[in-house]
Amino acid sequence: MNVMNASPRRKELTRLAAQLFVQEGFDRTTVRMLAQEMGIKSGSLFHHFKDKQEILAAVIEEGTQNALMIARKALEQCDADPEGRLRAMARAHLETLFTDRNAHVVALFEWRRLDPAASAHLSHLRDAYEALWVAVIDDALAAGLIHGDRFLVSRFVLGALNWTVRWYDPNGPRSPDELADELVAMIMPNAV
Amino acid sequence: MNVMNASPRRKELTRLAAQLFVQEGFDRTTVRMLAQEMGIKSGSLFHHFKDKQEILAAVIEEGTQNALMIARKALEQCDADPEGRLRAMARAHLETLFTDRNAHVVALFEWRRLDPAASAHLSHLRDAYEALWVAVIDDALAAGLIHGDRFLVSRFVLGALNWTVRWYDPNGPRSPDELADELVAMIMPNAV
DNA sequence: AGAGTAACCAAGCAAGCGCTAGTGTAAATG
DNA sequence: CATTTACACTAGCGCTTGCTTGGTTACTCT
Repeated sequence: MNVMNASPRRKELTRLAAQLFVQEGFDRTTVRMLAQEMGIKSGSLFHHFKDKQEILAAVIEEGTQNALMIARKALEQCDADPEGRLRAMARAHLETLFTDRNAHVVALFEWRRLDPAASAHLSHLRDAYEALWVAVIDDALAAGLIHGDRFLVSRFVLGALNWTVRWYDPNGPRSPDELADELVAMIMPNAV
Repeated sequence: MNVMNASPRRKELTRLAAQLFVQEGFDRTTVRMLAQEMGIKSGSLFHHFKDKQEILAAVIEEGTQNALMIARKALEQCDADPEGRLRAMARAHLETLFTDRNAHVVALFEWRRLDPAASAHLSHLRDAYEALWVAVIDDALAAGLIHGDRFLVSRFVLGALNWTVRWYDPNGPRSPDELADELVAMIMPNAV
């Protein structure tokens, strides 16, 4: 049982766990199901993770770290104007949401199953990510591109984006980038 | 065990169940917890509901029926112009979302725990509700108030509204109606 | 060669799970 | 008055759960 282990093996097991958590939900996923999916016996699972909770925390941490990295990279590479930055954030959000879909679905819908300790730790990551959004929204507000309360707007936008995991098929005719652009256009119709 | 019973007693038990399902999640809520909350023993529970699944279905059905009723009433009573109807639907959505909060949180986040039979039955209710939305969105698009794909817009809007259960406090300074108006203003900034 | 370690397994425990069976009782119904 | 109905109880069955224990295998490093 490694305390803070990021071995390739553990990463792979975490990925498989995320998939099962999405399929069945965290509570209905038994350690025996997890073990079978990983090709080991249930007892062996506890060599890699101290308990079932730690698997959940690993899944969510992985997803949130990736989201942060992708958003930061997108902000570095995009145009400096507020509209470009807003579009870049929306695109980055959908990009990570659907490339690490399993991890993010777990993060969004199983967050409450975390014990308080893990929840506190991961909240900081989540807050760092949301702070990026609020900053971008602030710029767009200051530039007069959009109107409204900063927190309200960012939460409406994040809500609309997060909810896409419920209905959007990334293999459909519309690409994630197009989807992001449609949302930006919806709240910013003056700039076509 | 009554087949299709809507007795006051059963309604009250359903309300209590909804509260526990929100607190603990469906899977972590045991029949013993439910019974204790209802002031009876776990065995007695199965006089009112055939099994645990049926309790979940009852909770979700109750919430969705209310949503439909409130939305229909709001559409009857509001102004006939597309903007008024859009605003009325958004207000009605938040009204039912926070007066029947428990039932709706369960409907939104525990839907997948339904067995296929119950899911099929309740899907029709859900579809009827969404159809109201698409119709109102269509009118707003035809009137040139908003722009974009009809399904995309309605799903973005529903996503933003549904997500409010994650962060909005209806006892805070902003009323649900104000919140709805802010969202409408965000996607329809030409009409202040 | 020998020591150390990471990864696994078989077996099973204690607790908790959904649900059933059979019974008691007070109120409604014929 | 006799019978049914609604609602509650006690007791517990059969099964699954997360997790532990004690031991084995295979690989790496000195």
